Amino acid sequence: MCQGCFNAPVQNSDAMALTAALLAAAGGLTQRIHEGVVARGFEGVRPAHGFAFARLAPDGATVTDLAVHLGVTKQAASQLVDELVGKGYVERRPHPADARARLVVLTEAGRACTQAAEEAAAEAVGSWADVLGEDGVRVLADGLLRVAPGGPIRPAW
Amino acid sequence: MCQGCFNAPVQNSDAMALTAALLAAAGGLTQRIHEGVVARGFEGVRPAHGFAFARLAPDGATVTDLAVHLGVTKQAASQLVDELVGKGYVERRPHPADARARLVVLTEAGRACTQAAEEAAAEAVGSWADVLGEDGVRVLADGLLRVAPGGPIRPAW
DNA sequence: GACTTATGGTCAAGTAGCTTGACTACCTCT
DNA sequence: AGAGGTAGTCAAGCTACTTGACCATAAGTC
Repeated sequence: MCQGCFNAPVQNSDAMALTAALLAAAGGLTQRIHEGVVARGFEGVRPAHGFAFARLAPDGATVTDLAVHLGVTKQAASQLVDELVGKGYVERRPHPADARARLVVLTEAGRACTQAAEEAAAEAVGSWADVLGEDGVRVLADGLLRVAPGGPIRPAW
Repeated sequence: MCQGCFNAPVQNSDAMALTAALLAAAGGLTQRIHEGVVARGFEGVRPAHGFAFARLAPDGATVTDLAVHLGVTKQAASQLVDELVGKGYVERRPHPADARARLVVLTEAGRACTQAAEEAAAEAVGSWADVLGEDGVRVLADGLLRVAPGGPIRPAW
């Protein structure tokens, strides 16, 4: 097992370089998506909002669901929802099955913003395909999904 | 419902999935490295410090260099250096060629911590090799370096 | 050499996004 | 019914960052 955890590890400096490259790629992509969203006319949104949208997209979610998805406390998630309500991107509805809970759903503006984010993401990733080729991007994405299946979305430092 | 009826935003959701996977991988790796560093007995350090160490490692650097490298203001970088000085990991020396500047260099403890971080990083990446194989990791790293050559290290949201 | 502008660094104050703690309303299990 | 767990919010506090002001030195111009 563990073919080379200790005996033939990847060079240390390689490991650090990989980490830096991962952060750079993730950060750069996030930034470009954000810029694309802003360029499409949605202001006052942060990248974190986009990841919230992704969780809310299909059928809405509760504040607690959001908190788990984003890796923050439910208080923080609730504040984020407050902010999005204020900007008109989401609204709180009574939960159909639990009177304690409230279902947070996207408004029409929220759906539009979500679509803008998806377009911007596709555009940014598309520019990667110019460098790596379609297959290269697929290999990259596949590898990442295998090493970080359900990892924390939120940057941890 | 006909799940093929959407007008082909499949590419879009792929792009979002890739972004999420990148963030998850970067965040997870960073977190594991940090845990490894703490496990080796270095407390009171944050992941950001590790990236500062990486910049300081060869011959030291100025506060402004650090700020650029980390993607923060020089005030923030200066505060980070204050913190590291307080913990004994770095020290400020007069700059040999510029009386305005000060050269921030690693202390012995700082070098030990840097090495611990490299070990932890190699260990974390090694566990990826168990999943992807050594070649898989190499392909991943290579691809990332090509799409994000000098991207921002700091998570931008 | 004197003058002007740019650069390295710090001090001080303010801020955004998060945390912990305390609380209410409601659900669930026995 | 009662006990304990869960969803959500309010309030206060913290931390890592920011902007703005400032000084000392360097570099360019005359």
